[in-house]
Amino acid sequence: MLDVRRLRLLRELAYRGTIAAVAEALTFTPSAVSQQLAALEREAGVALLERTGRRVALTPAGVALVRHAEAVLERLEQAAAELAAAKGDLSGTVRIGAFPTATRAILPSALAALARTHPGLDPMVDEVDPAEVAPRLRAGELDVALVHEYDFVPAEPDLALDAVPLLDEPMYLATIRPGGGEGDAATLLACRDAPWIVSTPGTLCHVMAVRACQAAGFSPRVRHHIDDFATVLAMVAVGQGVALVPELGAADPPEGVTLTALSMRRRTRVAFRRGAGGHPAVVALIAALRSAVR
Amino acid sequence: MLDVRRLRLLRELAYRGTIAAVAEALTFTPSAVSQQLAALEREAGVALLERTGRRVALTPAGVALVRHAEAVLERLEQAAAELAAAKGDLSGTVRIGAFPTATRAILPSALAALARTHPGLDPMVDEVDPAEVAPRLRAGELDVALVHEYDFVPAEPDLALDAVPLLDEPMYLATIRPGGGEGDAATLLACRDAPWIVSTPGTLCHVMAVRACQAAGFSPRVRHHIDDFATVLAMVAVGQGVALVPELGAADPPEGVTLTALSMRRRTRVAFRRGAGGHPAVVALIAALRSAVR
DNA sequence: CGAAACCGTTAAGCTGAACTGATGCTCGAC
DNA sequence: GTCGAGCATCAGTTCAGCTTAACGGTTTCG
Repeated sequence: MLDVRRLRLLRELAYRGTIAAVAEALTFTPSAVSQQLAALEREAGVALLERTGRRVALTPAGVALVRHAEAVLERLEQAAAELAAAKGDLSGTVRIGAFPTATRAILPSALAALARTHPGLDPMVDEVDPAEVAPRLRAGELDVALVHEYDFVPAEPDLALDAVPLLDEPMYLATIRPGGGEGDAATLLACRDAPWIVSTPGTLCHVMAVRACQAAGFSPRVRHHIDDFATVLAMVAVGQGVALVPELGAADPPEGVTLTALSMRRRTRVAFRRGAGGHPAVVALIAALRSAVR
Repeated sequence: MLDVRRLRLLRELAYRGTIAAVAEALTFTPSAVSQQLAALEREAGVALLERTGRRVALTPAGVALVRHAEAVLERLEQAAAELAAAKGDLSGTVRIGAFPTATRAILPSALAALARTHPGLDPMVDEVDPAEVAPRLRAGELDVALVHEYDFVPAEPDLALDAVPLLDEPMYLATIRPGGGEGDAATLLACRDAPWIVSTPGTLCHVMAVRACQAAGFSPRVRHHIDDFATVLAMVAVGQGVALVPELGAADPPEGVTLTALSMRRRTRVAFRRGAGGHPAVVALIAALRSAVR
């Protein structure tokens, strides 16, 4: 019988591409991963990996096997969820991954609600880079994660993960002067010569800001890299530049800041391992999150 | 993550009812099975087994988990089948279980055909009691098995197994005198006072004969217990009694034996682990069997 | 073009999970 | 009551699988 632990390694390899990365993700040494994958190949009787240069790639048989692994792991996740539901009292730890804005804007009241409805549940929050969310969910280091996607920056679908929508909010352009023009492009274009305040390079928010400006026909002249939207708005208020902020980050804008609603939106979703959607802790947390965003 | 090896033990427990039987089926000691199931329960966090007297029974949570185990094992079987198909050359051992009549009547030409179409395949035949077929298929000791069911003795469906029809043949009443009457009941009733030759108690064929007579309104007076249909017909020919034989066992009846066709039938099917239907060796063997029964 | 960094594999040694065998307990049958 | 069947527990042992260390090949960079 095929070993599911080994299939899990193969699946992770499909996502990451190198044995070293798989090892790091699942906290093994590359040696262990290599040995286990070799054992899987022996057991399978077919080549699953192709050694190309100093890297490895999956053969067609390997890709096909990953699909089966995906299905098996999903079903095991379902089984675990059902067991947790049968348990009744719903205690234990839920590990939550979230991007900074969500941690600040959504999680406090969501966790308060969760503590009221399920006092036995023990939530652990981890502020985690959006790019790291998917691997850490798959690896089981996180149970639930808040992720967002912008127009211009669609999230790529992950076969191992599932998600439900949580929030769909408009983006605002923050300036100190009323913005001009009709439509997003015109509104943004009015700021083409202003200094911009955007998020740290490498983040989704950074990509979003740059792409939005490019779609309007210009490249933003970046002055500051700031991730916290409250700080961003404070900077805008003192004339340090203009910025794009989501509604969630635009509560209580400082005096003097003008917020111009755009048609582009940011969607926040709750992601979890496929099959875990029925887990009572996941259900409870999603309900708490929904109540927190009204 | 739930351990699939342990889930397999739980599934087997669902079929067999006692830990000792599971241990015997999978060639462990009862101690090992007990320890592993205890570990599974610990891992699940819910009671899966209920100690009732000196036996164990599955709790509802246990039953639910077995369903998931069933699905996972099926998918793993599919994966193995696909790997075997990807392998191409189709070599290795196929373990075939068969009841005696089939071994004699079907398998020789089927194996000859298989040797022609797939010389690399190495079939191993095991004459096995029909009651043992399902457990041994599940345990992986057999890959394919020939099973039959009669009217009056329907096979109970097994969630872990799948089967395709192979043969649907009429039953015959073997006598030395032309049988009288219209319909099965009348035909059988004409022999109510004759001595009967039936199969060994405990076999399906035995149950079939007794039930058929009971359905006709009488209990057969059994004189001989003989399993081989050729021998049975020889005994009928010398006046030792009457018997019910399937068409497959009634080829070349001895001089003096009258065969009266009945409307009751025997269906032979090819069984295999659910998910293994796509395994090239299974596909090849089924094709060979079909060619052997014309 | 050489060096360094990176990646994957292999060999050797060690740890812990899991199996066996022995023992004890409980329940049910005779 | 006694015996046997069945499950749990404990101690001992074995082996799969991990880590560490060392090696060979490939890519990149100075």
